[in-house]
Amino acid sequence: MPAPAARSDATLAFASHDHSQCLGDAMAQAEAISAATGARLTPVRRRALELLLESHRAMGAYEVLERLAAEGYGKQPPVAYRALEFLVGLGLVHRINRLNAFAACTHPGQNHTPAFLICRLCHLLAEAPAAGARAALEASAAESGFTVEFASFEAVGLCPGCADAGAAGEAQV
Amino acid sequence: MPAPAARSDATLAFASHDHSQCLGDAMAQAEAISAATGARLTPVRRRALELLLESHRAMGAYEVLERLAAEGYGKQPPVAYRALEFLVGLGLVHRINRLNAFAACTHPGQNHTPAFLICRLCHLLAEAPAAGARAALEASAAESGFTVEFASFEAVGLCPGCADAGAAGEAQV
DNA sequence: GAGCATGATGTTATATCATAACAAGTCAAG
DNA sequence: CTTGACTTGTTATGATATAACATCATGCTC
Repeated sequence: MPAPAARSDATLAFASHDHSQCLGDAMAQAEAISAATGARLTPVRRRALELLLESHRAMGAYEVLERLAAEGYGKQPPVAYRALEFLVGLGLVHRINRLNAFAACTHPGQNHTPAFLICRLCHLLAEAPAAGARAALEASAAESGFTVEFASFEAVGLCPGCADAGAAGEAQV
Repeated sequence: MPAPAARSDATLAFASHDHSQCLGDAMAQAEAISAATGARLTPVRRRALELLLESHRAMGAYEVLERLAAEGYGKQPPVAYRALEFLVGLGLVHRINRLNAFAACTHPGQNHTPAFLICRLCHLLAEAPAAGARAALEASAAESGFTVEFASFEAVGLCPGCADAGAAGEAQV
C-alpha cells in the first residue's frame, strides 16, 4: 500500500498519500482557525479553499473564479479575489508571487516560514521549511542594516517524480 | 565626508555613495558583458538600463516605457518589455516578482544568488548575498527530493535610514 | 555592392491579472 | 424589529503582459 498520509509535515505533496484525508485534515484545521479567530468561513470562502486543496498546485484567481461561478457563485473577479484575500489573511492560503497564483497551505496554523517548491514540469507545489533560509537571509540583510519583516522564498526546479522521469529523456530537452 | 563608493559590494544602495560613479561602473560592466557575449546593447536597451540605474529602486515596465517614449522611442508595451527581457537575459537587470517590477543589477557579471531587500517606506532596493539562504533552501528542498534550479529571495522591511527615522515616530503607526 | 539571413524595432490588438466604487442581502446584538 | 458590521454581488476600470505582424537595420556571402 502507499505511504500513509502523515509524513512528518512538509512536502508530502510530492509523495503519494491519502489525499482525501489530507484535504479533510486541512479543512478541519481551517474550521478550527476560523472559529478561534471569530472569522466567518462562509460557503464561497470554504469552497474556494476546497478548490485549492483539491490539488497540490497553485491556481490563478480567475481559475478559482471560473469554478466558483460554475457552482452558482458570483461571476465577477472580486468574488474570487475577496475569498482568496480572506483565506490568505487567515494563513490558510499562500500567494505565490512568481506565478501570480494562490495555493492552499498544507499545514496552516503552524507558525511557519514556508519556502515554495514549484515543479517546472508537472506544476506540483510543495512547502518546505525555510527557517534556515530565513535566518541566513536576515543575517545577510543585517550586514547592511536592513531589518527583514517579511520574506518570501520561491524555488523552481524538479520534483522527485519529474526528475526520475526526466533522467531517461533528458537528451530530448 | 561620506563613505567612498567601494563598500565591499552588496547593499551599497542604502549607504551614501558617489552615485554617478556607481552608475558609470555598472554601464561599463554592461558594455563588457554585452561585448563578451556578442549581444547588442542598442540605444533603447542601453537607455532602459540607464533609467533603472538612475535610482536604486524597482520600476514597472510601463514606467520605463513612459520614459523611453518621452525620449522618442516606441510608445507600445513591447518596446519596454523587450528591452527589459534582453537585460534580464544578460543578468544586467533583475525582475522583482513581488513588485511586478524591474531593477538594475548592482554587481552584474559576478556569479551571484541575490536576495532583494525592499524598504517598505522609501522603496529603495538593495541586493544582499543569498548564498547561505540558497544553501539552506536547497538542503530543505532535498529532504523531499526536490531539485532547486532557480530560487528567488525577496524581503520586505526597513532600510537603515527609514528604521532610524521610524524609531522616533513608531508610536504613530 | 546586390542579395540574403538574422535580428531589432515598431505597430495593433488582445490576453491576463487586479481593484475601486457602489447596491443589495445577511445576520447577530440590543 | 432595527441597527450596524459584514458579506456578496455588480459594473467599470486599471495595471501588467504577450501574440502576431510589418518594417527596417546589420552584417555576411558571393
